[in-house]
Amino acid sequence: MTVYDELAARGLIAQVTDEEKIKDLINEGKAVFYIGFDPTADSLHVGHFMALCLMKRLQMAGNKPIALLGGGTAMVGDPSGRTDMRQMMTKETIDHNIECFKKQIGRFIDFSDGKALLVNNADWLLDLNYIDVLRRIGQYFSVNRMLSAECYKQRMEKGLSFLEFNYMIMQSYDFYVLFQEYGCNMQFGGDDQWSNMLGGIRLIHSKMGEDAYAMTINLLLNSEGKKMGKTQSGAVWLDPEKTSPFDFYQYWRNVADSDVLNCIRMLTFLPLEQIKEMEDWEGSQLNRAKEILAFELTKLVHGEEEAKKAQEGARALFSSGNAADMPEAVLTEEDFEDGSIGILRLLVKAGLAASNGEARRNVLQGGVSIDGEKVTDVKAAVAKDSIGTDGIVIKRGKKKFVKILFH
RNA sequence: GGAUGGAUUCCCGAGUGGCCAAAGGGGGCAGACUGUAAAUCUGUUGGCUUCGCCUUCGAAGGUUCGAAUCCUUCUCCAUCCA
Repeated sequence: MTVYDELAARGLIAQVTDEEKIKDLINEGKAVFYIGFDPTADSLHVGHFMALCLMKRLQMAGNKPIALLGGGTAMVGDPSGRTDMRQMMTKETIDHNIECFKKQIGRFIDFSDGKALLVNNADWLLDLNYIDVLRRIGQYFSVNRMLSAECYKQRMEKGLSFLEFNYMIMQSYDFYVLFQEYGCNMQFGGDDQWSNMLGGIRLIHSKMGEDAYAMTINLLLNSEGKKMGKTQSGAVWLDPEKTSPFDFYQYWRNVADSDVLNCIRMLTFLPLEQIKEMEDWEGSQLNRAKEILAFELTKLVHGEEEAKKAQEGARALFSSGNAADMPEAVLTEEDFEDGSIGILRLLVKAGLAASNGEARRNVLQGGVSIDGEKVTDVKAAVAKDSIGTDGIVIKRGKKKFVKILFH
């Protein structure tokens, strides 16, 4: 099976500019392609992860990836798919984020022996001269056409600043530069990038009379059409400091039935034949598929050891309510009053409740237990002495556990 | 620059002097049912030392016994005109 066919079979390909040509290029390892990552946060998230996987797949097939860090474009902000304006980021924040991205990308892509490149568009965007740019490339962009681009549609309702309007031009210019400097003939990205990518192709064609190609990958959506990889408290990060391997594992362990196979296909490297078998799984059997999904992804992102720990931890926790590896909260002497701590305060300390009121509600509604014993009295207290060397496990709701320790 | 409309709690959105910690929906949280799923049902959803008190309706002042609601100034946003 060719790379292209595999990508298609996994449901990754959304749009392509020239299917035959692109098949040809990537199947034969002749593509030099780039994917842009705007450093809008200090860690990559699941969306980036998909792009990195794509990079890896294509790299394994002999193509040369260029990871483009958007140190320059991040100064502008991509309006695609957004209803509100991005917050402006300071130069320092962007630089910091770039460093974080670099480290994480290096773990997925092999940059040795020039097998891949890492570039930063700040290197060519920051020093551009306004008039010079307008004269060189401004003439190739039709405002009419830009306005009709899908990515600006939503913003036509809410308002679009000139700053953001220029994002497409920046990205197009990137492609043009990479084409010239590195012979980069293809761009990949999320499907929301389609119009930005076409801008680049058009620019290259106009300026140089040469063809370049673009392909977008489907965004990972759940069955309700929402982007996956987001929780109530924010994105699911790849940085273990921001999203612990355990939480990462749990996120995938808890996806909806209707989304499991889709995720396995699009995100894991499991062979298609194996995935095909899972397609017949039904009902509670899908639980097994979720475990596989969670394990595979945790392994890819955090390594096999962490994945095993997360899996064992989760299994132990949900069967017996105790596990070696789970989030911990450490209490100190001053948390106690007369040798004990109130249950509400304890919940807040453990990070299981945002406020005393919330903790109170949780207790009142029967959602709190300590070492498997339900606590129903909001005035209940835990004695310092009862927290042995192993600590106690406090549980809020069905899935939130924290081990309380005392030093 | 001119005209008009607008800013309400996590989001959308009611409320136009006291009955407003603020309807309704969404989302979240907890419970029941389950498979650590979905759907459904129930409860809950500003904070606190919780039968009471404190802080919230863009910001700052003012009127009033009493303001999310009235007045003044300011900030921001949208639409139309230039």
